[in-house]
Amino acid sequence: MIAQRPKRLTRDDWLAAGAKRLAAAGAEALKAEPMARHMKTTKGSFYWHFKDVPDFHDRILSRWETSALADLSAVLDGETGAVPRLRALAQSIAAPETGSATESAMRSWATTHAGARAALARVDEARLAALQDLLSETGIGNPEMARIIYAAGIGMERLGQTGAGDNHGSIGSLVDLVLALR
Amino acid sequence: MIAQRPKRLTRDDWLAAGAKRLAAAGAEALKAEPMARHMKTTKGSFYWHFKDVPDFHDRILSRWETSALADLSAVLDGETGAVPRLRALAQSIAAPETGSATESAMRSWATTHAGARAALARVDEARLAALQDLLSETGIGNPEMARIIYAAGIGMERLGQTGAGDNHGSIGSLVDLVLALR
DNA sequence: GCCATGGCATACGCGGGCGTATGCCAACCC
DNA sequence: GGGTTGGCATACGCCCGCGTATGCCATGGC
Repeated sequence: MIAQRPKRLTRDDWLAAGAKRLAAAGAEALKAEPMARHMKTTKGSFYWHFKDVPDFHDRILSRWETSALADLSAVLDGETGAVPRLRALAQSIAAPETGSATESAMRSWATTHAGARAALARVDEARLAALQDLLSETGIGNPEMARIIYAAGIGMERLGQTGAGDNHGSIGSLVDLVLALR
Repeated sequence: MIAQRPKRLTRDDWLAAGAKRLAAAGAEALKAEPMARHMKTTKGSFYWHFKDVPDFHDRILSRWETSALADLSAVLDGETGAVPRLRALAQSIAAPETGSATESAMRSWATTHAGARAALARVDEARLAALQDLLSETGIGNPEMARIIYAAGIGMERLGQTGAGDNHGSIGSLVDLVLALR
């Protein structure tokens, strides 16, 4: 139980709650009145902080993109050396500690929402580029390999939702397989 | 332009149209009144053929599951020998000729709809088992490898939506990588 | 302590999807 | 060729989400 008192909400409170709802219930939950009910307030507050529903959506997407790119940097900075970084990055894609549900909801949203599709494409691009750079450093120039690892990562993130399986181990094995090409 | 005349619709006409709409516009489009408008009829017809909207959804899911499992058999029957079958199966997962958009919409739907999640889990299970069997036949017993190939396949299906890349070639390279383990 | 704003509550009208009820018409049936 | 049934059309009442308008109250500035 935390702060039961914040009678006054900030715009970021709304965006943070929106991000949680997105992860928990999908993009369909990001509507003004349901959100207001969830926040135990009224939509008067919603329309004070946001122009309209699309505005809310855009800001949530922008927030997510920023944090996803920051997480990417954090993962890379958490290790030294190309191979350890490669492993850490692959793991974080296959099973992100914070945000597996969020990531999944974003991919779902992207199939119908143009803004989500664009934001996700930029994040995918950045991660793929990072993978490719690390592989190059270890002497693997073939760009197909980065694509294989990234695709396997996001695929496992989805398989992890239903069928129980060891993504952590599997993605590690794949990295081994690729590194054996040196 | 085909049959402009079918003034009388069958239940399967509705389901076929629903499958198309699902692929084109996502599960949100599978509502009674929008569907009726799309079919140039009224919801009187809809509620004649279906008890309610969930009933419509369930039948669409059931139809998709059946056809996905049939496609799986067809792909396997289209080749002889474990390795050719393995390649054909991997290709069909990464870039299904008919139904890349459908498959994507199903995965999106599965994040919020329990029935879709269950149907997709059964299909995933069947494909994964088929992959594993084929790998066993070629002498690769490690079940992680099937998981890696399948995850890469569904991941590439998603990457193909936005970033242009050669899924066909990449998944083939992955199969080569795994087969080199023999 | 007054008042000015910031932050919300309340109350509308609107559109759109749901499900039901009932009416209508075209085909078959004999 | 008159009835019966299958297949839709029309019309209702409902709920829910949108966006706006306006009212209210609690703080902080002076």
